[in-house]
Amino acid sequence: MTKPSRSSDRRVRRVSRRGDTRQELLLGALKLLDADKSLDSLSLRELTRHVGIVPTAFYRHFPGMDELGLALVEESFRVMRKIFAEVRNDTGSTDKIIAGVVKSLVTHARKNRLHFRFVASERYGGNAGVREAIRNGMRLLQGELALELARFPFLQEWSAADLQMLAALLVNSMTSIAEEILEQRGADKYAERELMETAEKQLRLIVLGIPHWRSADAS
Amino acid sequence: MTKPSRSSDRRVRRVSRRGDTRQELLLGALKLLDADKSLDSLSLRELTRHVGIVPTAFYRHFPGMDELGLALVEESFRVMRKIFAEVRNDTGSTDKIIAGVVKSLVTHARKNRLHFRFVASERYGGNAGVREAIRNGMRLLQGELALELARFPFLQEWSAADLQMLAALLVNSMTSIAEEILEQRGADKYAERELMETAEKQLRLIVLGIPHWRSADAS
DNA sequence: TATTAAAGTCAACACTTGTACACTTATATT
DNA sequence: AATATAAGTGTACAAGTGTTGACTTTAATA
Repeated sequence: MTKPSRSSDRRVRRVSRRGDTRQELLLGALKLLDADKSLDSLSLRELTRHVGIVPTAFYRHFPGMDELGLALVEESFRVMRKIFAEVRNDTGSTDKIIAGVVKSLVTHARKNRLHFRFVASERYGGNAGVREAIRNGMRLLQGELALELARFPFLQEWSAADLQMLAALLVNSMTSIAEEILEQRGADKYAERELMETAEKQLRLIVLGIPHWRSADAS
Repeated sequence: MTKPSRSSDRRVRRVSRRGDTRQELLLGALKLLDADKSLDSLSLRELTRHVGIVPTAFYRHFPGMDELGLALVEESFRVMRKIFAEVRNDTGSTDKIIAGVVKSLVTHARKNRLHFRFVASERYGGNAGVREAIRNGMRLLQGELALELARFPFLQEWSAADLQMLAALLVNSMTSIAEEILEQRGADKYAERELMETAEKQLRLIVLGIPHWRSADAS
């Protein structure tokens, strides 16, 4: 009875999802990039050597290094989006929210160090396609943040353009913060605390200006 | 630049370069990096080929690529410092100053595209020594800006730490702006104008918060 | 159980790379 | 005019690179 008249049955449902080599390639690349390299100076052979397969086996998983790079971008932003989603649930005074955001940012940046660092170093570096993809990802995050900001009472009357402007400013600031965190590799607790306080201050300062904002949009 | 008219005799006629070869190496590297490369994927041979000398001649000017990188960082920040010096002479309303700053930033970023782009792409990329050097340069700029900020009447009472915090925020924002400018290579005047307006808004928003700042330094 | 497609191996290729060494040439100083 | 030094040349070599093509192995489905 395994022959229904559906002619479209020829679609092969092979779930050979054993392919963790692909994942190992991605992870291996991230690790090697975390040391002293950039994407386009990472050789295919070095990567496969590190992963433990023969060079040519690489092509079973990616057409080339560029595509691996794009896959890494995708993966990275999937991770980052989760952070933004988490932050959205924060409530309380703006100071509380800011403190929460910074803490969450630091935590996740440390936890997902490899992905963060990859994005940071490829954002304006080497490969043009990767750069473009990261750019898109950032725009997306910024858009989501703008949408989230629109819900705050004191931002109700802001124009869409101004919200995007604010979101961009916040994303840029948070990006800079994250990059600084990644740079101080040693687990210097004191320096980290100081960095977080500076970050909180910066965000608080930005927020302070909001009530006094008067747009000059339709000038 | 001075393409040698290599009408070769039997013997190779060497073209006198009187030590501008070093400059050509630096410039050539910047140009190649502006296309699709990062410093550690730029090969010595490719560079010398592009400049028009034989590979081994490179060593007459630099011990290795790393040192060339450091020289580029130095050169770049020498250029950037000039911009900051120029801005310091601005006077008038804060809005006027901000507009001037943004305009100046855009102008110089375009004019010194290669240096700006080099710094942007190597800031968090590849080579650790270069990264460190750029980090130092940035800290220096930030310090200078903080010093400059201290002169403003409405910042008289700010603590040194808060001034540094503000300077860092401003430098980061300006950096982001510069990087965006460099990214849009096409001379799309409309997009550029929009970008500048967003930048001005961001800086204005930051400044708006200043009068309402109350430090929690000595808590 | 047999088949089949994915995943991995091996050998080979034609290049490119960094650097050492011995040399030639140009320029500036004595 | 002689010479010392800085700058450029040529050759050579061992090591690393991306990619092809023809194979073998493995594991999931028919």
